[in-house]
Amino acid sequence: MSEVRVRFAPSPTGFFHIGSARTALFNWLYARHTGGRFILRIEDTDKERNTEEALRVLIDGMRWLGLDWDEGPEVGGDYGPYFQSERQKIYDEYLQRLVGAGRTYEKDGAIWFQLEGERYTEYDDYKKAEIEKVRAAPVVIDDAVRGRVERAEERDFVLVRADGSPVFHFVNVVDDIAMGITHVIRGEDHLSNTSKHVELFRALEVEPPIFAHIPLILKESGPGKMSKRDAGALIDNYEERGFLPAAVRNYIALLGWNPKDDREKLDIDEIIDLFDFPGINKGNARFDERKLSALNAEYLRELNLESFAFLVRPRLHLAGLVAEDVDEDYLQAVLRLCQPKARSLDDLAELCDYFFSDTYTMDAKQGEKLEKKGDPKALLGEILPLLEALDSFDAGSLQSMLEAHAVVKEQKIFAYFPALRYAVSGRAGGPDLLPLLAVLGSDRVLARIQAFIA
RNA sequence: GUCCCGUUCGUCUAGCCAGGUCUAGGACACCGGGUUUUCAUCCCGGCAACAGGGGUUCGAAUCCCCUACGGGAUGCCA
Repeated sequence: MSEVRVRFAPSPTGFFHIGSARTALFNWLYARHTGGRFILRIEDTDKERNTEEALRVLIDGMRWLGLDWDEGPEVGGDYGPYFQSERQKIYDEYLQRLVGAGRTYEKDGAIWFQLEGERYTEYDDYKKAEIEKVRAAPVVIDDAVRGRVERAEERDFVLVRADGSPVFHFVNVVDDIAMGITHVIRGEDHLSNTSKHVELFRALEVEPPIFAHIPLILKESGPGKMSKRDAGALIDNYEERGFLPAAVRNYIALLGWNPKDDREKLDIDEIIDLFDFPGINKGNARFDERKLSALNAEYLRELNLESFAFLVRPRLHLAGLVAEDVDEDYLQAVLRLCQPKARSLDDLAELCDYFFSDTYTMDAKQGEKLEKKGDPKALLGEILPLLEALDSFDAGSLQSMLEAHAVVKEQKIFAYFPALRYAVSGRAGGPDLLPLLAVLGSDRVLARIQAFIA
């Protein structure tokens, strides 16, 4: 059998949304699974959009998700050009074949495709008009996901607009033929269009590819499929918010596909290995950002400290917390404490700002709570001189010092913890206190306690 | 309106093709408990579904039909 050739054929609209990304991913996975080729073809026939910038969004999004293409923009290939705007000659050629076969006619300045079959007119309730229909033989496809699907096309359709530009259905089929596409993996919204496409394949005397129509991603709440405007729909948004591409990729792979066992967190090689049409669901899937976040948090926790620091540094810099030349040892010491607490990269700056700045906010509510339980200033007043006298400011020394003091006061060591934490961080939760103090260092800790007591 | 596709916990899904092992499994979310100085993590437990009706069968989540509901298509958009 010849090599598998699949394609992702987006139109650069300036958005790269999660549904497109999932279609791209499924095509990519199938190519990688079968050892075939993944082709990126740009359907940029709409001249009005800023294709340069829009293309960037698409390409950046693909790269971010790690979906590399074997043929297409920036990499070339033997079946180019890979922009529809540059393939006019090819469309003309194929159009001539249809004209030669007597399957076209002109009407209102446009070129139409003529179906074969008995013609009749009928009132169409949707069009609210009397229109010509054709009793064409039903097209039967053996869809790799949905099985046998039969549908008859009943109206002629436009191939080339009055302004001379070819329409989607036509160029799509021509390009798939010219590029030797063997499998068309696309959203279910194209299932009804497939009868048009198969009619064209037949008229051009080409065996149609194998179709695999994948379920749609429905919006998180409300009716309908996900669109650009829905929350969480855009891929670049996840990049901005500090989601890990591996997590996003893993999550969208699970939207409409699953490995048939109970595993959900899978690395990409496993997904490639397991991915195939029988694992694809028929029913549409509803997007759930909480599940994505949970998966992302899981990936985040598994990162080694160096990688984690690498990802976090620019975000802290952006938040104005660290300089470009931040001390790497200090940064890593902080992150060693904060990484286990992080649920996303996005909230990390908030989580650990007090390590880098003295202008962190004091949580007033927690302050009140603390007051009710005891006198934090008095407690801190007791241990401040001891802290000042400490010659080694590490977790072990802090612990022995506090324990010794607690014994004298007939207290538990933990009696001092909440006040200490609040004074140095302004909040009630966070990393383990003693290591936190050690990393923060005696200068900062003492200054903050003094300020708190004053 | 017509045509096409679908329907298992709130959500993603396993099971369906090859009917019995399903008192329907896992995950997210939620709720409780444990661990922890705290928060997060982690561990334990709980909640919760075969859309409805008819068949076929000794037996149906699984096969067939109908209905309902959901989604899509019906553009000189892609």
